[in-house]
Amino acid sequence: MIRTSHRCVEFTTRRPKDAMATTPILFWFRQDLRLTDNRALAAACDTGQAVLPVYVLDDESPGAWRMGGASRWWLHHSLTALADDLAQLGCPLVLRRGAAPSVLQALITETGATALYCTRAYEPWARNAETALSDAGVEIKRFAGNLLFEPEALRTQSGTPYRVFTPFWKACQAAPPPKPPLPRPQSIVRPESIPAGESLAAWRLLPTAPDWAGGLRKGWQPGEAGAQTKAIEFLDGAVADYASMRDRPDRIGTSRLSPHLHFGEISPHQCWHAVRAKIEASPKTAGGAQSFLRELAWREFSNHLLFNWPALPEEPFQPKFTAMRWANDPDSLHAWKQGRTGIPIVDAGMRELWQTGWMHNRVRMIVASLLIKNLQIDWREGEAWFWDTLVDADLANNAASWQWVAGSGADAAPYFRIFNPVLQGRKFDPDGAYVRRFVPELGRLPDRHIHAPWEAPEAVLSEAGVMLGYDYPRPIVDLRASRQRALAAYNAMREAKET
DNA sequence: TGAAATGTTGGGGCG
DNA sequence: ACGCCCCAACATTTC
Repeated sequence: MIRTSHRCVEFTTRRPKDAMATTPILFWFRQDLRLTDNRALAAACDTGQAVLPVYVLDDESPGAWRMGGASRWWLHHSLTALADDLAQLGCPLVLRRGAAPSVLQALITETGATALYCTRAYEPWARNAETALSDAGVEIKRFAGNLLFEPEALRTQSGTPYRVFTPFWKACQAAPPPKPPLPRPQSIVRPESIPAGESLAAWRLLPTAPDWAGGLRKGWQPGEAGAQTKAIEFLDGAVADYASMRDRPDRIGTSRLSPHLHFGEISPHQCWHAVRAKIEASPKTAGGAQSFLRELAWREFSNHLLFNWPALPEEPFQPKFTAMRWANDPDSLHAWKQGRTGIPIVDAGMRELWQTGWMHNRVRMIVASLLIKNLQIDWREGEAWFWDTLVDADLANNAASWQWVAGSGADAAPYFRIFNPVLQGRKFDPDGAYVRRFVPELGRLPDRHIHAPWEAPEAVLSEAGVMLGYDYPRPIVDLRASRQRALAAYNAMREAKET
């Protein structure tokens, strides 16, 4: 567990009044699948009333982005871990399926619960659910917990939401520091009667035939304990050189906390304070640590954008991009998804995604640039694929990041910034170790040719046992020509908007 | 959180 | 010795 310097808060253990003993509080677990530093849960426990924890799998609410395959795999294991942790406190976890507002209202009727406690969420449908419950007369108490700074809290001088990251980041640093984490509740008063729940197995969240989750099991331990392990590994290791190494997919240069943060198995407050403590204890890590906090702030910024522009996942943030004409090219899209574009750094990334449920951030930018710019395919196609295959699939981060690469987002990369995947590969995977790991058929190519096998002499290819078009595809797109095409399309879009 | 084209500079080869 | 050219290296501009 991450050590925090603050004094442990004693939770009240006074006996509930008799009248209240039979009327539990419903605790709605959402994207806060943790017991430690869960302010909403702590507040529920602090009332002294019985607390009934519930999780609702909501594939039905209108406008909801139904959780993708990788997320469902993660959810299964995270809920298992959470249920185990709760069981140690003698507390059940009730599972229900359906549109969250109606499911929760039914549970309130069944149990006679007096109130519903939860941590805020910021997806449009999640906010709608909170409103619907409140409108239905449910006593709903919402707590901050998934963000360091609530979306309403940060405003520009003119009172508008931020659209540019740097001033947003400055505002974060000037704001009152995030609250220190809370310890986990020492006990939870168990309700006298527990309503029936569904079995996790019945939800069929795990893949069966085929079982594609082997690589996921190898790299991840969903749940609060796994999150703490990752955090400790990061603080003991990569954080020191994070500023430079975070761009190196061939190294362990990043925290890999993103799925844990998405599911709320660790709070950003825990991360923030653990990193601050690390800086105190080991000042030489300050550069890397500060750089990590800045990345945490990008997560905040994405949520800030989604909260204030709920259409962010569906519509370009910059209206002029609605005039952009995208290619209808299912073959190229398929090759991109399969990691068979013939461009090694791109294929390595797409295969890493498929095999492990995760992709290094630098490589995410490279594969996204290829899809959007070189292939001229709508960024929403990439967004949808990432949504299905990433264990850290997060509506705010995913939407904001795709729009960032597309150039249509807030404070986005200019459209004419088109990555050259060969140069990116040589710069950030200099000895090709990352490519070799995920594209083993190129493993014997020498370093200087591994990022552009189509430019290698025939003798080098045959020496490495590579026949292009057979063992490994030729590039599906000419990088130079497609770059020119992308720039032309961008100019055409701008002119279309003007006329 | 780019890349490519274009411009500038300065050292060295060479007639 | 001198001027000229070449071109790598770096800087600036453009997309």
